[in-house]
Amino acid sequence: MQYNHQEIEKNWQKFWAENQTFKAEQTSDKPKYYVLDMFPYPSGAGLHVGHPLGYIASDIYARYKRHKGFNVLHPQGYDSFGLPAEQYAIQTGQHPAKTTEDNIKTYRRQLDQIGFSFDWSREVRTSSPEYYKWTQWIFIELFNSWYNKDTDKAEDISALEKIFKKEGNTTVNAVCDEDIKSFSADEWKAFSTKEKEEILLQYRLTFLSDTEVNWCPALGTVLANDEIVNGVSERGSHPVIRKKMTQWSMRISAYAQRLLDGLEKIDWPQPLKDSQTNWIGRSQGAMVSFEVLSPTLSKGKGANEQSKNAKGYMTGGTNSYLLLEKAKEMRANPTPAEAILWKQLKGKKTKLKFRQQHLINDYIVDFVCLTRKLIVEIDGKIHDYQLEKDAARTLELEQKSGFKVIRFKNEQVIGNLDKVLSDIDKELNNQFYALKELEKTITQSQNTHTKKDKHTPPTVSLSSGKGVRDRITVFTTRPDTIYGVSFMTLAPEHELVAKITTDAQKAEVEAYIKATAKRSERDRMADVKTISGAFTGAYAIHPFSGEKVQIWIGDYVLAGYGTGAVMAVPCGDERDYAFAKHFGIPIPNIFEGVDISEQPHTDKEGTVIANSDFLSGLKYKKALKLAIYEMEKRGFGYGKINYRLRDAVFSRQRYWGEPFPVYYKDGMPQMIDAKHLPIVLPEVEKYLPTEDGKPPLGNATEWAWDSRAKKVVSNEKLKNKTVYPLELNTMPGWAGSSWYFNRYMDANNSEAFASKESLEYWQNVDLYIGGSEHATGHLLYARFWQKFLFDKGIVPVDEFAKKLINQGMILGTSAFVFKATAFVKNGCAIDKSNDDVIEKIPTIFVSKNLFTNDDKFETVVKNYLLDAKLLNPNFADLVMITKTPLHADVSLVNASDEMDVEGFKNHPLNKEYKDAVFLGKSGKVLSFGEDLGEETRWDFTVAREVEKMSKSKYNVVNPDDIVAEYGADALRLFEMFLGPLEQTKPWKTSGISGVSSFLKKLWKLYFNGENLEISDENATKDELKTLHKTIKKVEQDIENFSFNTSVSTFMIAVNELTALKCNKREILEPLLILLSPYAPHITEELWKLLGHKTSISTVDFPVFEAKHLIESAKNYPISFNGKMRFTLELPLDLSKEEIEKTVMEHEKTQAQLEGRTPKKVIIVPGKIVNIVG
RNA sequence: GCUCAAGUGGCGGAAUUGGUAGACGCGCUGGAUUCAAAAUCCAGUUCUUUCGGGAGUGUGGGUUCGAUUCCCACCUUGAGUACCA
Repeated sequence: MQYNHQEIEKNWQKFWAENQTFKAEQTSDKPKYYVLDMFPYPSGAGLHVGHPLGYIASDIYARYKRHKGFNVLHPQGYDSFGLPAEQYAIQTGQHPAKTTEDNIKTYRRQLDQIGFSFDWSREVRTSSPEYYKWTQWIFIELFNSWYNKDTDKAEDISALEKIFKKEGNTTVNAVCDEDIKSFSADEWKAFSTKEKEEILLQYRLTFLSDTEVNWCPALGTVLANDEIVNGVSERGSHPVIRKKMTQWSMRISAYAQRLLDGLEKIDWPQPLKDSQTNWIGRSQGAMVSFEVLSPTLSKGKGANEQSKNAKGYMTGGTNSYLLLEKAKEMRANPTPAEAILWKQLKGKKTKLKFRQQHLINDYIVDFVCLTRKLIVEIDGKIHDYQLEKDAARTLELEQKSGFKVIRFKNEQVIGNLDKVLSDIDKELNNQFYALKELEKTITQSQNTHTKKDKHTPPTVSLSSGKGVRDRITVFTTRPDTIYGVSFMTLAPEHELVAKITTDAQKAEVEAYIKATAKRSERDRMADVKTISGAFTGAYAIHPFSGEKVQIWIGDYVLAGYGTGAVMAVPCGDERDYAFAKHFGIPIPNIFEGVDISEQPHTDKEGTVIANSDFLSGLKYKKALKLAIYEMEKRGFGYGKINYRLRDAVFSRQRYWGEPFPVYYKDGMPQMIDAKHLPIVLPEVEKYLPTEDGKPPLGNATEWAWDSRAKKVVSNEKLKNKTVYPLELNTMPGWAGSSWYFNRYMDANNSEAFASKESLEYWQNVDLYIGGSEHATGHLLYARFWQKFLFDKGIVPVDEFAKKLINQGMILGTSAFVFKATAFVKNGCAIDKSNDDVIEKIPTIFVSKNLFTNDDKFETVVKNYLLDAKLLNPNFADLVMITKTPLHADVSLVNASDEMDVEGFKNHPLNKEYKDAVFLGKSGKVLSFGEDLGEETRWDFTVAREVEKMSKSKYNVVNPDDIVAEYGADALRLFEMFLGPLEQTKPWKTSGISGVSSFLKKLWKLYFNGENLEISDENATKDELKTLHKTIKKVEQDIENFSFNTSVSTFMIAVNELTALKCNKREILEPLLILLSPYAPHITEELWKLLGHKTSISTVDFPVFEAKHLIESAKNYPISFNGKMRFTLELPLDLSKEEIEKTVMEHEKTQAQLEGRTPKKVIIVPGKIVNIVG
């Protein structure tokens, strides 16, 4: 009987599907094992041979574990939300759901024919409402949670509200927004509902914020950092710009440390762990605050003029320009009460300068004393509307800008002016102490920061008046080098720049800021070498030495990292060193015995600090600790851990994603109750953003929330008081993939995202296989959500995958043909009449074997042209021929790199070359569309090069073709045989004949001609030896994921058994079980032919018995000075002395020694003999 | 620049508690079978050689009786990341 893979494979795939052979049991006495593949995005292109590599590996492991008696969960699904289906919808109008459905069908067909043992009853699709219902549910859970740093876990938001009610927010140690103001329990109770909601939003694990995002205009959406490669979008390479938008964010930064710590307990590849560690970017150091020496401000010029172009200086906000006119007008038309009070204040009754109708942020306040940060407001008739507005205004002025606001009524001013003035005076005094207190608390909080890492204290930035100093806070990882500080550098965007710049330097600084603003972030990043900057003219005071330190600005300091300012230590940092050299700033040396005249000393280990007062003579580590200790003691710095990990933006301006379960009431986001989920994606006319720039969901007509009927209704009903607009953004691609592994455990549960029992039984993924490209995306976000779900008691473990393997990429072998291009050499004076010198020259392709370099190529082409009289010999030297490599479709090329020229010309992609001339392999000219015979059409060779497999390179190999020709078992074996799983390796279809003939040889072992012939006789010693050698190796290999070597082991076994003419059931039955994880179809078939009625898939794995491998003799390698010269068969029970005697007496030994006496003879019994001398 | 991984025949790759380098397969060469081809089978295939042998795992050192394997320096390639203070 012939091995017919097509029939066998089809039959068994049908059998498995019908019998649900691979359905995982929900409860079982067997131990559980969960093998997971990263689920695919079903793209329109379908699978190429690179995609199934990981699936085959995991399938082998899953099947192996079934043989080993495990209850195996091996599911598969689709990450089916995403951009391509939406882009296709924009182009064609076809609903993404339809595109997705079609693509999934293709994927399923392709996967099925490879014979995977997936449990399809648990399939998930992230785009199906039954699934994203639970994605929405998790979002709500995140919204209803905050991160408590004291317990170091996420807790319910109601717990936070309870604390607020009881003691305000001063005792709360939470991960939250940076600019949170403190309030007492009473104040909390007094806040309006909206105010409370606003405050809570600053603590929630998912929150709305105006964030600077990566906006991609071409795609019309925001991209995450990991979706951007080299400043352009990963998908489509469109430019990306920074833009401010109100977006949902995820407070992943709360988990930075735990995400880092968790890496230690999971068995993931080191490079992947490294890249996550890198991404989280923990750096340990200190925050240090430098006082700025008071700038001498220009006299006479009003602050107003400066405020137009210098944000840091003005007391007004961004709209100040427009408001200034309004303020002027109000000054001209004061109310009677205002006029009376101003007269007094102007006359310096209070001894301090007041300003009238002055801009603070976006508010015009009645009177303000900038020195003491006191605002005096006079209110007219109070009605409720005004009251609430005033309260909000007060809150903002007090919390955001640190002013104290006091209010008087018109009547008070007019009726009892003296009382009002004395009240103001009292308040001014209070403010004086309050400001002192503020400074103190800041230094105190700096002290406590080492223990409790609360949010960063704000830079003390009091008014620009005299007497109170500005401070520049910096983050440094090297506080030990603080005595090496010779200047400071601020980012050009730093808020203090405008404020501290002296008049003399103003022009230079402004010019510099202008110049850097022009350069895009990308330019700035690309151009690292150019050193640029400007001196502000201001100085800071070194907190330890008290020396004056120049303050510079420079674009090598990034506004977005740390505090946007650095203390520059030129002797110990490359960039600071280059900057100092360039601008002639002193470079003090604070390292013992190190020469810094040519370059800075950046090493830490073994460095001894010098010229640093109390730090001198200490080693780096000790100095670092002592420096932090001292700065905490003296109150201008504290130890701090900084993370690079930013909160993750969670909104996308897209259609094809999960809708948020969110509506807006009064501008505040409200969660829809979980029992009304899913909120299903609405239908839209167009998938593009709306004309007024809203996301695609803005096109939906049925997209409003009826809070009474609890359902999505038509937008027309928005007029009703109880109907509210729904969120227009959708969730990013990583939302659905951040928890799907939990859903598989109980995929069809409609009551919960998975039942407690299932989660408890399956726990987590035992083996996860997928690509390394998800290192800082999916794999980080998924760990984050898992930890959150763990905190909330929803899942039982806080890491979702115990072991992870990155399968390597399979590269394609591209084929190149070389096209000749002719042109007249530059600068050659050719007579006008000869312009047509090259006109007659056709498109020419040259067979690769005809040339070795460019010169040879040119010669070959010219020779042809001259022969064919297509080139005038007189001009031959004036014409230059260059070669252009072009991709040829790999399906046109055979294993010997010969290309079907006829096929090339008829290829739909090469229409323009129909009339091209081909200079053939044998020197023949295949020209002008003449019909080439079967032989000559292959008379052309191509160059091959290994590249990423991609459609545009015409090097894609479709698994469908391989399966049709060689079978799924051959494909599986071959993909494993290519090389180590984790390695990138090139695909060469020709190699598959090896595994294909292996399968045929295997088949033949069971047959004698047409008939199955199996003997029940006892196996011989040699046969048992081969079998057990194979069992041992294959088992080891699978456990080590070394699948490539087990394929060779199978080949060796079959070769040996063929040589032994073995047809014993005792050998051939276990052999099938060993092979069945790799080649499930052929083994099922032979298993059945051997008389078994049930599937081979759960039969016990053969047990290795060492006794079959015991040998009595060893073929010893005899080496001289370590080089093996000959071998000698000796019994294994020989003693060292006996071995030495036998070896020394051997004639070949004597020949090697040539009469010398060996100095030493090393004998390792059972291993080797080495003779030295 | 930094971090990580990897360098072995014509090609994919094998061999590590340090012990016969090149398993297995592709390709190639020769042979058998065939009218012929495919398929199949057999033999050979690291380089070099005066056919005794000699050299050889990116380069140069080191440790060792013995190094593809361990250590140091360098070179090359690939991946990730970046004015991260």
